[in-house]
Amino acid sequence: MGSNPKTGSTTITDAPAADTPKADGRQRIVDEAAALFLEQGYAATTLRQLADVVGMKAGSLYYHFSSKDELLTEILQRGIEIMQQAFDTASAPGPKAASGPKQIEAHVRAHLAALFENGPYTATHVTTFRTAPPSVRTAIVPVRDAYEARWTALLDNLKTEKAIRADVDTGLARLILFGAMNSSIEWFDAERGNLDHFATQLTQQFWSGVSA
Amino acid sequence: MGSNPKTGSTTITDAPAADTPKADGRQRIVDEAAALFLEQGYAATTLRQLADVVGMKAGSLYYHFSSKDELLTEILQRGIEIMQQAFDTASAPGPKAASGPKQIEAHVRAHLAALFENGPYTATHVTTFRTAPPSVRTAIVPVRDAYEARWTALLDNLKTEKAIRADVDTGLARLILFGAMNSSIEWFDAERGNLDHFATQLTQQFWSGVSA
DNA sequence: GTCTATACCACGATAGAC
DNA sequence: GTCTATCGTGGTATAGAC
Repeated sequence: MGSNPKTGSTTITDAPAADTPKADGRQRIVDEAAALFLEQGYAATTLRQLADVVGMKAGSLYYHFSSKDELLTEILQRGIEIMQQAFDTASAPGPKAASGPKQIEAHVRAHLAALFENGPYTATHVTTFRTAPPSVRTAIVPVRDAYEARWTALLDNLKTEKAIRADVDTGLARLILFGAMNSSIEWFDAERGNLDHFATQLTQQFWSGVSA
Repeated sequence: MGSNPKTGSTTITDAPAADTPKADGRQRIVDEAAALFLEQGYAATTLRQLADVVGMKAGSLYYHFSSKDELLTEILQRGIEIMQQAFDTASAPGPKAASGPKQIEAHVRAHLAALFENGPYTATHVTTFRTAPPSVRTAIVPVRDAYEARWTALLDNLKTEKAIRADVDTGLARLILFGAMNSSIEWFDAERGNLDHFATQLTQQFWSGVSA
């Protein structure tokens, strides 16, 4: 695993990094499908288009997958798994216990890494889940809940330790933080932007606000 | 216009409220289309389905619109107009000048009202813009920029007045705030939730963070 | 494991009657 | 202003050769 010296967070390398040479076979198909779904949306992406990008004919895709929905389900699932692994890695205790904001920052960094540094799966999950076909959505819900529970526990702990104010609704705070992080898909340029800096700024603002 | 005693923000009533009896004719079509696009996405919504909901045959829609894209363009445009009007109404000076956080709160309340209290246009804009057909997107970009500029000016002013810290990147702060507000589409229930309370909490967290 | 060929259907859009 | 009827296209998915 590629470890990041600045934040101590890690990159999950059994997921393709953004600059990894393209995989082949089945994995290649899923990679390209996720990228297309992210860019155009699920419904707007056709299997002929996917086959084109991968370099095969549309019918051949069905050797690997039994339906377009199955392909989406696999991508959404993988998207959450990547987030979860990133979260758990960021939770691994270092030599000394980190302070409240440092804990948050590590997990924010991990979440952003899942969005931008481990292939399009997580970003595709975030952007396509809401309008995914109902059957696909229900299959994914439990895994989502498990991830959200990790964050809720983290924030609740900090509140119990009185690092977070008593009047803060941690459930709402989590939703606000998720919204701030996930919406960066719409504007953050992974090629040009500095993810560590972004994670620091975002955490700082979540923790202390903007007021003088 | 329906004025809100608590925040002083107003509801734009030439847009249909959520509980307004359904309009008829052309307006009805646009209303239902926006609702369907919001729920299912643009590409996944078919004109036959829209015609069904409206109570006519698919071909008849073309008396009112020349293409599906035109319908979307009109909805996205209207979505921004509603946001802009809400913003400007919230900017109208009261008897006494409001403090920094109160100014923010008034505009947050206005933005949320546009998302949840003035029909599905604004919410549809937020959810479908990113994956809209390129020709539709480029037609809308200038109007979006104008709205974003209003927020940038608001935050920059507060920074100049030293109500916002000097080290805050107002451009980033705006993106974070937008992300937090807009993502509430995914979870806020307009029927059950209290929008004033939500606006207060969100502003409080944006302004002061969560730290003890 | 990928190909060709194609079935079957629903899509957006048009034409002309009423 | 809405209907019926239909056109042309392109969608997902399947069958069988290679």
